[in-house]
Amino acid sequence: MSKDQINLPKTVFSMKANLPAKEPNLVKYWDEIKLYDTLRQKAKGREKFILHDGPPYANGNIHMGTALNKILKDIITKFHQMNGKDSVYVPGWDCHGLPIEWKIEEQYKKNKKNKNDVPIVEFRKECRDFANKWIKTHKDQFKRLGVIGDWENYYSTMSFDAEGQIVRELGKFLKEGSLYKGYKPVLWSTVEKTALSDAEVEYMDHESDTIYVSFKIKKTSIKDLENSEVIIWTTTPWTIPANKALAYNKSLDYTLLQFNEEGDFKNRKIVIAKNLLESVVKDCDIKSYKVIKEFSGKEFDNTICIHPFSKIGFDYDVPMFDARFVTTEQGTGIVHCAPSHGPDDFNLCLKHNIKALETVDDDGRYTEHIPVFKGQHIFKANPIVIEKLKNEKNLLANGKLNHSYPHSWRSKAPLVHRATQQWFISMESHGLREKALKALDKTIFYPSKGKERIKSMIETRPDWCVSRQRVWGVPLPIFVSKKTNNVLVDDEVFENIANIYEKEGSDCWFSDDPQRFLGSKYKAEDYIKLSDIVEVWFDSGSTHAFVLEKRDDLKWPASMYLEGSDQHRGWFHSSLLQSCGTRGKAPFESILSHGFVVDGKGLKMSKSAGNTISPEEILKKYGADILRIWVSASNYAEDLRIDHSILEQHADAYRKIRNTFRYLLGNLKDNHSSIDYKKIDNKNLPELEQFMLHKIAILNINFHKNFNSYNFHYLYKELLNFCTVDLSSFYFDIRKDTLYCDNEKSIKREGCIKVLNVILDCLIKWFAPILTFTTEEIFKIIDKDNKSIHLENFPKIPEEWENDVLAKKWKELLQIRDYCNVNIEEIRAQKIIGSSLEAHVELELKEDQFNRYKSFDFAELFITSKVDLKVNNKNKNEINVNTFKAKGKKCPLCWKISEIKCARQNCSLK
RNA sequence: GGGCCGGUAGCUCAGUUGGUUAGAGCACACCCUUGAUAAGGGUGGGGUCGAAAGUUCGAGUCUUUCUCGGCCCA
Repeated sequence: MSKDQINLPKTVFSMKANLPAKEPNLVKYWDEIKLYDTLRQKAKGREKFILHDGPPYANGNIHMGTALNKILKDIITKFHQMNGKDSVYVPGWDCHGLPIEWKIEEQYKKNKKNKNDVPIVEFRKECRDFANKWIKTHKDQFKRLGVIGDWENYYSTMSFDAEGQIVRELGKFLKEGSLYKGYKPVLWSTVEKTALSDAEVEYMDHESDTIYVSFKIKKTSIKDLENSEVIIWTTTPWTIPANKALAYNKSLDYTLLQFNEEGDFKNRKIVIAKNLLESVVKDCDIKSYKVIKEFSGKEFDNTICIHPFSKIGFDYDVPMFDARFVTTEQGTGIVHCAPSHGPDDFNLCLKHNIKALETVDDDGRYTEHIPVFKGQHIFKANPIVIEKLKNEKNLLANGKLNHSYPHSWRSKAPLVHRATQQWFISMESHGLREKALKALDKTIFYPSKGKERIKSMIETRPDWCVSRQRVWGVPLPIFVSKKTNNVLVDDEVFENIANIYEKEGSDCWFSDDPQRFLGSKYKAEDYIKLSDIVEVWFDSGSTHAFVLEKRDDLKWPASMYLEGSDQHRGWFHSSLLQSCGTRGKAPFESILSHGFVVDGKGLKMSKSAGNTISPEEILKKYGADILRIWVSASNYAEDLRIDHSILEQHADAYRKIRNTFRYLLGNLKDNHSSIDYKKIDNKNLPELEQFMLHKIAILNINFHKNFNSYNFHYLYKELLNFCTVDLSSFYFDIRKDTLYCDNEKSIKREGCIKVLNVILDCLIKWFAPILTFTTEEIFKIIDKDNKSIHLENFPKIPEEWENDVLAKKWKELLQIRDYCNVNIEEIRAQKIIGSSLEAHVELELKEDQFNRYKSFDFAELFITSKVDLKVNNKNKNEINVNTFKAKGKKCPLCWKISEIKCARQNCSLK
């Protein structure tokens, strides 16, 4: 019997995928057919779904985290598009900021060029070119992942219109009055009279003066603490005149002790941390004391002290605050805080509404804010401070300490933390914190735990410092009056600056006559023009203003922001604050956050650990569709593990899916006919086909449920299980007989073909957002009229296909099948039979089952040659199975074994 | 060090309000098939639910402690 008498599958769809070679051609194809533009035309007028792209920093090749992020965005965008929305995706890049400045400075160093000799405008141009170069690289890398978006009209934070709009946004804060001038400590060199960045600091040994200072308690809720003093220890005596607060740690225990010995402290009571008692006693050479009381740091709540110089001009309260940075490593367990001279001090004080002042000038001399010491250089102040503390009888002890201390790498001079003028957006003055928290309540979070995470950050964050003393960024559009010291607030000026930037970018701020920005209303000579730039989080936090609002193809607010979970403190956070400050509402309706990519063991990837894996090597070895499966199959709410064995596993799953498609295409001979589902007369199809349509109806419901809740790993798993369990090992296996051996015109075969068409149609669409390349490869085979699977919509499944009565029946039939398979396997193990078609099954059912299924074709279900059906007379409540080797001859056509000629048309059995 | 989140078969994931013997797919082993063939089918093994203590008639599920990991902060 030759094989051409049967209908074997035939398709051009190869079993071997060879994705790394094929995929780049499809990327080119999508460019050629202008897929993105076509999508927009097709979806014109539909409801919009806007996933607003969080801009990656235009620097370096993409890594796994970026790939994950972009693929997830693309999957969601495609889902909404196929679900009937106009799902617009405009990618963007974050371009300003320090990392790029550093890169350019590094290049200068290599070429022995001095940054200070280069005009700012020229330096900025190099930064711009650098960012542009990486945008181009990223773009190609993202496209290679199968991401469809408006690659031609992407946005960037350094575009002229972005720079212009950022000025307008800042103008809104200035006008409102929530953007204010304040002071914040930075590392400062009094020699070079400049702030230094981390990279310019080197740590060297340095000998410091150390002092133990007493602060008298003025108000306390602990009775025993009345008339006692707390002791602090510091290595910078010169900061004592700038002291504004004290810090304790509520989780530490403290000791109150009384001096017995002669001297300044005779009979005085002091407080230090219990664990530091021994070291303080030793360090201060205390000979005789007694412990009066021990208590928890919690009890310091609401304690207020007075300054050790209160009698000589420092007459103000010094409150005590709880702070986690207070430890028992050194000192006394109580830390003195000068908000102008340390980041911890600054943040703690800011949190309690004590603002830092300019206490030291550029040269290192105390300013008029410091009584008594004004004009004194801080590096010469230590002996004076010590002397005065002694005079005031508030110096418990002093000494020297050799420790590691920051120095300027150029002058080698020791550095200090010094409060410099900065610009802040207030969280309180105009209710920004409250507005932001309210906006979060209206935002949907995927996963839901994200809401609490960002809320707790907003609740406790200090005012937003938006100024930076760098050059690669948008200049703060601030003029300060020389006469009044007030900031110039005038919409006309802001608008003028914005318009100029929109035409030529913001470089001109550094090179042009200030009068140009002021217009004719004000005189340049009356104002000081600031040279600070805006911190980059304000840039990217403003994308909603210069992208979502400005572009006609988008909408405000965005439907979704989607980023890694670190962006709760990053872009989600800055966008929220920016938008609530300027518009009173969040720029997003929902936020989806994903975890981090970690290695196969759950450890973070790092070059030094050698456990990294790059998108590039995955694309080369497996292809983008495998990477996209990895994204879909993983639970993004947590960290996502990846290594070669995990990818290998997904590649195996891919092969199963691919073979499912191959079977469908083969049996349809690559001729897929689109079917109007409503016209399928499903009640007249064979029951097995009806059952399959029921399965599709259920799968469709779950598909949409999982998609709407963005549970892609459930969705993917159900699709995969459908392919392997319902199709490959069940429906396809049973229907091979019909498809291969039945007459092409037989009603049964035609019904099956119809269902195969439906399955192919559904699967290719359901898989399209995930298997972006493979589904397109298939679509090109089966549909010559339309250009891309990605232009299609999800199928609409008629409700009538769902048939619970039938499903219940088949559930039982499948249980019977499982039961029989065990028995068949036993006979096979005894080498009585090989293939299941060699089996003759005697099936004894329970009585009620027998009555229900006496006319059911069990041989077809079991794929055996014969099934005899009886009632189990021995035990009417049990199924019993006996399998034998079927008697007769094997039909050369359908391979069934029979003692009579089989019903097949061309059966040659006699 | 602090805040938040997580740890269920080799892997990816399920496990309603605490309730039979903890599930699925893949992988693995064995067998069958050779008309989906570098495919397909069948059967099967595999888990101290991160650890310990507690609450309870009963804990993967609740509480505490510890441990490991991740993000953010310091």
